[in-house]
Amino acid sequence: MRPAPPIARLPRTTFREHIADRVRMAILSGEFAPGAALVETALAEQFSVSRAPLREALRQLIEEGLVVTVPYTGTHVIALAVDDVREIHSLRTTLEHFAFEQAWEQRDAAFRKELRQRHTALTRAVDRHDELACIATELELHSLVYEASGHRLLQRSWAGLRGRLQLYWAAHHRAHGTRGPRRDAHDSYVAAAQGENLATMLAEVAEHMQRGASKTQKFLDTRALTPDPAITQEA
Amino acid sequence: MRPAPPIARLPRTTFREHIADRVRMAILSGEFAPGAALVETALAEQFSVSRAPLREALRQLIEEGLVVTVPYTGTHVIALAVDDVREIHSLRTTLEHFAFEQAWEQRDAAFRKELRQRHTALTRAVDRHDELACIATELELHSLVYEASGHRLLQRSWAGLRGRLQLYWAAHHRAHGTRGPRRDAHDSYVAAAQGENLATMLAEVAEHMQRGASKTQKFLDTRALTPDPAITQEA
DNA sequence: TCCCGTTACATTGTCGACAATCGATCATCG
DNA sequence: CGATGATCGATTGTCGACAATGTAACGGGA
Repeated sequence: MRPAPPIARLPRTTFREHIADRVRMAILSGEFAPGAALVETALAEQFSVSRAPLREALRQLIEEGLVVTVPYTGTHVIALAVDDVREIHSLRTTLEHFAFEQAWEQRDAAFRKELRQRHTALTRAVDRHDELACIATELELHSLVYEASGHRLLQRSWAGLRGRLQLYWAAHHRAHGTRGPRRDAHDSYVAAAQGENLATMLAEVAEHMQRGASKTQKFLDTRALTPDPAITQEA
Repeated sequence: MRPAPPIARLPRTTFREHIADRVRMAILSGEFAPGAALVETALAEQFSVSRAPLREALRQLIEEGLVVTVPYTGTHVIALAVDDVREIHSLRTTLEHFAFEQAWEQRDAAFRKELRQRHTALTRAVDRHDELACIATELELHSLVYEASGHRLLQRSWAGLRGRLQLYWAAHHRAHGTRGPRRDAHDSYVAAAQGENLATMLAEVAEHMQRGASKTQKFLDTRALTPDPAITQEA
C-alpha cells in the first residue's frame, strides 16, 4: 500500500525514549563523567520535562548498567573498576566467538560490503584523529557480526556489554589522552571475517581482545581508574 | 554491635522493587499467561499503589525482556516464539561453557557441598511431582556455576536468560502437562561438575542442552507455542 | 451488503505537588 | 576537646489528576 518508506517507526513519540537516548549519549560521551551525580530535578529542567518520564528513562539506564541509584539518596554514573574491565574483555571474547559461529554460514555479499564500509569509516576516523568517532566506528564495526548472527538474545547481551565498553573507552581516552586503535589494527580482523576459515577468525578475535586487555593492563598500572569504590556496579 | 544477623539490607523500602518481584513471580508462575494484557490501573489497584511505582516496576520487567509495551496502546506478557527457544538454548550453552571455564579453578569444598544440596533439592522436587518446584530448583542448580564464576557481567547475562528459560518451562509445563526432568537427568551433570576434567564437563553441558533442545523440538512439532505473533519480543 | 468517517472508550503518557528518607551540619553536653 | 543528639537541606519516592493517543464500536451512505 505504502510507497514503502524505510520508516519502521514514526519519529519517537514518547519523551522517555528520547531522554534515555540523550542521557545515555551524555554519559557515554563523557559529558556526565563516571561517578558524577545525576539529580532528577536538574535533569528534568535541563530537558524541559517532568520528573516522571525522566525517572523512567533513568530506570532504563539502570537496567543497562550505566547508572546506579540508592533509594532516597542519589543517582550516579557508574565508575568501572579494574575487575569490571577484565570481565568486559573476557565475556566479550566469548560472545564474539559465538557470534561468528552463528553468522559464519550466513555471510553474503551484503555482509562483506557492509564490513568493508564500516572498516573504511573506522580508518577515516583514525586518520582524522577523531577519538569520539573512533570509538563509535569501532563499535559499529564489531557490532556487524552480532547483527549478522540474527540472534536477538545475543544482540541483547552484546548491547549490555557495548555500553560498558564504550564507557570504558571514553574514560580511557579522557585519562590517557589517546585511545583509538592503530590505523591497521583491524586489517587482519576484517580480512579473517571475509575469509573462509572460521578457526582463523576465532583465533583473530581472541588475539584482538588480548591486545585490548594488555593495553588496558598497561594503562591500569599507571593510574587507578575508580576514584570512589562505592559507586561501582553491583551484581 | 548486633548479634550479627545476616541482613545485608534492611527489608525492601521502595514499592517499586517489591512490585517488580511480585509481577515477575506472577508472570513466571503463569498467573499472567504469555500474551496476557497487563493494565496499569488494574495492577496498581491490585497492589494498592499508585501507577507511578508500578510503571517503574513494569519498565524494569521490560528491560528484563518479560513484557513488552506499545506506547498508548497496551502492555503484554511476551509470548516466546520458536526461534526464541532455539536462541535460549544456543546462548545458554555458550554462557554455561564460559561459566564453567571461569569457575573451574575456583571450585572448593563449599562449591561441592552447595552443588550436592541443590541437586538433592531438585531430586526431591521431582519425587514430589512438584512441577513448579522442579523449575525453581533446576534453575537454582544451574545458577550455581554462574555464582561460582564470580563474573558479575556473566551473571547479568544469565539473569536475562534465566527469566526467559523459566517462562518457557512454565509454558511448556502448562501446555504439555509435565515438563520436569527425569529423576536422574542431572546425575552426570553433577558428577562432572565435581570431577577434574573440564573438557568432560563442557561436553556434558552441550549434551544436556541438546537433550533440552530436542525435547523442545518434539514438543513444538505437536502444537504451536505463540498464538499472537504480534506480542513476540523484538530486538 | 459493504465501505468509510465519526464517535466513544480504554489505556498509556505526562504533569505538579507532597511525603519519606538520607546525609551533613551545627549545637549541646559530658 | 570529643562525642552525641537534634535540625536542616537536598534528593528520591509516591500520589492523584489531566492530556495524548490508539482501538474498536457505531452509524450513515453508496
